[in-house]
Amino acid sequence: MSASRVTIKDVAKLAQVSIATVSNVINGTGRVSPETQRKVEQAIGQLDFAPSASARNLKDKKSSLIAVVVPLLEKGRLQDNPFYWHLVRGIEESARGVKLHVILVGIGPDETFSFVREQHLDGLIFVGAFARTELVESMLRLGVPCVFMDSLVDDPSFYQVALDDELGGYIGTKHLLSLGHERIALLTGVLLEGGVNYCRWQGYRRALEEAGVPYRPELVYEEPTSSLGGYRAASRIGAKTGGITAVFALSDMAAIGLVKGLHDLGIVVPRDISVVGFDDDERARYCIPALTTVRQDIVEKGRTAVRLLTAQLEREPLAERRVTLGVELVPRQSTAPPSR
Amino acid sequence: MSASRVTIKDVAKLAQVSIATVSNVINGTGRVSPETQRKVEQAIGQLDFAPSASARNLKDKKSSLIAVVVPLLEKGRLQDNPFYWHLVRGIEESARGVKLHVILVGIGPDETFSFVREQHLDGLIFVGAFARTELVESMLRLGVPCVFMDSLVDDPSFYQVALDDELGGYIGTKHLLSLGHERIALLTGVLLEGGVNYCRWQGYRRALEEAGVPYRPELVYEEPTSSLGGYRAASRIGAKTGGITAVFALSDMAAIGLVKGLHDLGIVVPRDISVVGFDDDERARYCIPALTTVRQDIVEKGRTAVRLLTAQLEREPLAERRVTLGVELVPRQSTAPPSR
DNA sequence: CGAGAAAATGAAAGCGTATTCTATCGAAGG
DNA sequence: CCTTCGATAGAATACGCTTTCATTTTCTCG
Repeated sequence: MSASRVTIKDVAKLAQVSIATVSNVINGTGRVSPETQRKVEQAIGQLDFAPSASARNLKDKKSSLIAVVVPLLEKGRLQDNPFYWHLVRGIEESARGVKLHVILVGIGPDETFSFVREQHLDGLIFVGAFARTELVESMLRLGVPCVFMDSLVDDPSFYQVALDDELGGYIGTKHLLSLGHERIALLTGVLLEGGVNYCRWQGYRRALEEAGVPYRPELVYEEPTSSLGGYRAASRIGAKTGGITAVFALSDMAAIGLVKGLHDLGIVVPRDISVVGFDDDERARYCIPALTTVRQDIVEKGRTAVRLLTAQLEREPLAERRVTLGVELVPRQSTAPPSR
Repeated sequence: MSASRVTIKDVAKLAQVSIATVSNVINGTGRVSPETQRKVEQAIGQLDFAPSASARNLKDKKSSLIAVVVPLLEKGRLQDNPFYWHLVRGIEESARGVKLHVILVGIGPDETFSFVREQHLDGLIFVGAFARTELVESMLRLGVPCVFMDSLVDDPSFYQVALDDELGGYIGTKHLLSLGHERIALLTGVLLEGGVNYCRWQGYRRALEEAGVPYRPELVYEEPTSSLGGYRAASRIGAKTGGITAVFALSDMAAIGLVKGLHDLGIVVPRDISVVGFDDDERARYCIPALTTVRQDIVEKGRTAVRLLTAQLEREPLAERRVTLGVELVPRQSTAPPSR
């Protein structure tokens, strides 16, 4: 079978030095003469030695591991929004740059976070609205660096990366208003106070108010954030009775489903109804018609989270613990002035 | 600051037993009287003790960690195909079920795999065509269980999960043939011998051959597997000169870009040109027109990979080390008989 | 050339767990 | 009542590394 693991001892023996010296060479600590260094390095190369992370972690109480914690849907399923891939790859790319590995973990409503302590995780990135406040608090109490993304918390002592959701809601709505729309429906996921949809909804209201257009609660459609949710909402939104001429969907997924649903009903976008999405998912550009949307840079969001994490790991004081990323309206073909 | 870590010693002291007994209680090993067990469990609960994975790993030379290894694009970027999310979540969901954690790692063309040994990884899932054969071989030599997904290797001793790509290529093409198309273009990513596109291409050829339609190399368009790649191919494919009436795109991403590109050229799908995609990405259903495509279950692919991995970890002999998942044609609205 | 300083190296002690081996205790058997 | 055995509990050790501290070697300069 495979020979037993090569240890620092084997290296020391081969290089005819002590294990402490080998350790020093590896970590660049202490003082080592160039000649010894060379000998050791050669021995390492020859034996193809790789220091055991477990042993090192045991000593240092670190792990070079950070976890991306994503809330689970029903039945232990992870969110199926491919959006998450961009987030995760942004995180992985940055983490790799600072020699951290990323472990992906779905967390259910009644699971324990014991693995965090078991694994000596160096940090956590919580994605999405976390209701499990007791758990989160216990993490913070343990002194494990945490970053919250799109979270509900409003505590300035928390490290957070968020999007200027209110502004996003505002500019999307404003775009439709400036085209001349007044009966603008809002297609949103669940409106949880403090959550992303909630903030966007606030921006929607602000835009309406500024334009002197009355806010009508009956134009707010709360549906699951998915293409299917959007598709299903189409029939209700498209009903002539509402007189709706534009819809602001708070995710591209929902917007795409909506457009499809409207299309299947014979309602043409943007001629009959204008649609604005949110995210600027890659597919938005390739829709027919191409989707006007509010752009956010998800990969950048992931990178920012890692930056906030490493700032904590390295005890860098940060001017602002909460980073709010910008949004941008991307006008395409799914919006047009209302037809008379 | 936070009190120093709770160890098994503290538990032992509180429960007034030895650490060995505590260890036995935790792992269900040895023989422990019910009363002692209760005492220990209470102490664990009281101290909120979580055993150190590092220490355990050091002892056991395990880590309960598996890595999903994804080849990097240029500049350390991870693949941006959201497709990967479904794969990764399939893996995570299954891994969680068997108490394994998933670490995501992008691997570049000249990076070393040292982290695999450093972290004592229990297993690896290689995704995509891996050219780094030396590295892979060194992993196998180390005895680290590996599973290859969509790989180039054709060695039956390797654990692999693949798709019946040849059949996928066949049924997609056959569908178009049966509608009456003859000049069927193939829009593919890079054709690497043994790779997924290559197999699908073989299926395409077989279908043509069976139908007595001559294979024309000039109808094969090798473009990057992306929406942009598809979009760019549109002008060449749509040129009247080719007389192309149908296109089989080997990914939904490319198909969607293609449809958009054709649309922008005033070419209507499926009236002027039929399009078939591959994957059955969620978005395929919500396209306008909804995309006919060859369906594969990516989440299942991830689950299967974990199954193959755990089979190795538990030394279960497996009848077949290579699992080939099926494909299925999903007819939708992007295909129709050719117009005269 | 020798004393003291600086540089290089090595010995040893943990880090927190699993595990083997020994010791103890109570009960069953003679 | 003593022996023997099974059931439990505990002491000791190893896992591979980092790190402090002491020790040895080399260098510098009076």
